Amino acid sequence: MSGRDWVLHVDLDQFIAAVEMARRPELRGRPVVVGGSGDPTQRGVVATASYEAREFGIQSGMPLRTAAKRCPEAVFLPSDPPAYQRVSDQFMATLRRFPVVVEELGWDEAFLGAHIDDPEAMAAEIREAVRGATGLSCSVGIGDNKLRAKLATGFAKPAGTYRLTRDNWAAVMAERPTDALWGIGSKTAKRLAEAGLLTVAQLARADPDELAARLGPVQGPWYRMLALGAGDTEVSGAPYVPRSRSREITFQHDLTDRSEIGEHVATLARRVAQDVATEGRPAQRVAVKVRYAPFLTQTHSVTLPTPTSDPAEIERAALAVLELFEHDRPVRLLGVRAEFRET
DNA sequence: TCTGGGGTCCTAGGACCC
DNA sequence: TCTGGGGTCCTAGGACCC
Repeated sequence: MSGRDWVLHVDLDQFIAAVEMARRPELRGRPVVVGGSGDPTQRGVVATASYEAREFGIQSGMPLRTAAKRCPEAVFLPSDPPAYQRVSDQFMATLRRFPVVVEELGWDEAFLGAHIDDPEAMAAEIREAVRGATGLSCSVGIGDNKLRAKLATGFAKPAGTYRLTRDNWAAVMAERPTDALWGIGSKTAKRLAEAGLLTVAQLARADPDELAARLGPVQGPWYRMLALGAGDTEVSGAPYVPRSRSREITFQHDLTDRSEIGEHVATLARRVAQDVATEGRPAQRVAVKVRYAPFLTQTHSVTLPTPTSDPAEIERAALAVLELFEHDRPVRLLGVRAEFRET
């Protein structure tokens, strides 16, 4: 068999905003912001902003209130997860028509493992097929491992293809800040900067032992490997096996009434129990999360005496865990999580 | 910047056991 | 008994990602 192994990363452009614009063409070309209830005066954050909205400095994760200040004329829409799931299913089915292994990575992106001669040609075919099936544009990163393919997609956007391999890694990445790497965020970038490591090239040259001492025995040396462009080459087609299922809710107004808090936890626990039943594996642990005003978050959890899928037992466990909290402050968020046994 | 909801993985301390 | 060292489980928190 000719060809060599490639990892392709395919990512839909401005996914959620694009789904909304596809069904409401009059929104095309306008700044569109999707998130929360769609009411920018309420608590909530931006799920996706259209490219036009991004021109105003609006980004994913930004509070809707802030987005409205930056662009009052933007169109604000509520999030509609079932609609996005339907498009996601079409997208993944389209990818699976190609002679590749598909590993899903969320709603709007996937890694493809392919043994081919011409990855750019396949990328072009994929972009065409995805547009035909969903009406949406996507971008394709081509790499010799997952890290490089994923980062390549960032350079491919929008509606393009980019190849990032061992051959051009240093030329493309060396002078970029460390948080350009997938897996290094603002906190780690700051800690690295305190060690004098600002760029990818500096991190690649750093002493692994010193990184281990500063950032943890596994994490420290791993960050250096990221800077060298090292990554997983194995694309897995195995079905996704969740480690946990959770439900949480942020209240529009903080809760102070103890019995009201208990009722919400019971409701969340029953929804989690439904998800556990759907999963078909018993829960091993139950955790409760409480976010107090202004933004202090605590969790408590228990290992169940016996793993169970029984809704009454999961609810009882969640309410018992709730007793471990102090209940001395207004509550802005409650969450319940069930964890499954490993492997 | 007054900060959603759903996940994953790593770290670290203490308990407990041999 | 002034007390070693390793392994494993439990729990809480942090960082990151989409």
